[in-house]
Amino acid sequence: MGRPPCCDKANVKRGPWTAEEDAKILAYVATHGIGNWTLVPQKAGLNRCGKSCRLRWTNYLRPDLKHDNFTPQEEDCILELHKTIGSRWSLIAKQLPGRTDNDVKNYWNTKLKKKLVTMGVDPVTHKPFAQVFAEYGKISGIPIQNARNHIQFSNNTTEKKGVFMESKQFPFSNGTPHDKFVNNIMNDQLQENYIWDSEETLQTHSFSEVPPLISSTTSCNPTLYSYPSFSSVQSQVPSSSSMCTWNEFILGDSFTSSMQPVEEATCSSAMDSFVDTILARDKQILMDFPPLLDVYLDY
DNA sequence: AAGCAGATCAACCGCCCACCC
DNA sequence: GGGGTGGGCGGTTGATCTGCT
Repeated sequence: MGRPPCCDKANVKRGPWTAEEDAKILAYVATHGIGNWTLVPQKAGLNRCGKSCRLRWTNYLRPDLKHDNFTPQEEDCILELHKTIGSRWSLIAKQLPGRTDNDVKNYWNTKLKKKLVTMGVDPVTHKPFAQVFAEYGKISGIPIQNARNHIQFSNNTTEKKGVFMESKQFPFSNGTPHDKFVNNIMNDQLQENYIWDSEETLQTHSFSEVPPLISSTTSCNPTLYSYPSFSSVQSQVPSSSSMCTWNEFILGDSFTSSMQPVEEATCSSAMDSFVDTILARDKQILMDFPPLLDVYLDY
């Protein structure tokens, strides 16, 4: 049995708050202070869910809130804290006086995440995309060198070292301009960071180093560092002239292609290999440690 | 000027956890 | 100890705004 609803949702008002409703909450809090929010609608004369009242107060009406734009220092603080603790918005917001978790979350989702992508940095791991791909290849057992078998060299032999693959779509696109933009960056990162060295071995390029962190004097509590300014990094984003598809890159691997026919494979083959590797490792552990065979493992 | 697409952000949803009885 | 409840939290939605064609 699930938890009963906190209010009768069919009979409470929803949607944007009016100035009158705001005034009622402010008047109630001024008189009674913050207490049991489930009783607030009734006592304040509001036809709203108590939870909704609490949210309106904490995210908008609180007198200590800032409503102006985020400063560069606050931006640095969010970036560094997100890098350290992830999407713990309430913890991050606590380091930013006058900001709520909702503010920080919205700012991250609408601005900072896109900035990082534009800089070629994965907003989840805060590592360059190329490094993420390289590490993913290691985890899934995909030797990057094998991709070479399916790479077509340009007729121009002078391009042997450098740009070498033929185009164009990173597989996660649904066709929107934004996705195309991201895909271009993805493809450019692949192109920029996997080049043939003199032994014709595909290697990760030096881009796998995170842009050097610089000291920051933000108002953030922890000792923090900041990313280089967005404008300074933006110029490093390579131009769009990708030469190899990500599908080809994945499908070209002998490990994955041995598991299913190449023509039937999709990008999920890489995921399969990742899962299969884990399952195979588990089986090996169970073989090595027979007592564990008594343990029921539910996948 | 109108229509459209993308960006923004307030508000909601549902899960989780601590607290209380 | 356990069930009920309130509040906190992160993820998502949708209305509105903005800029472009």
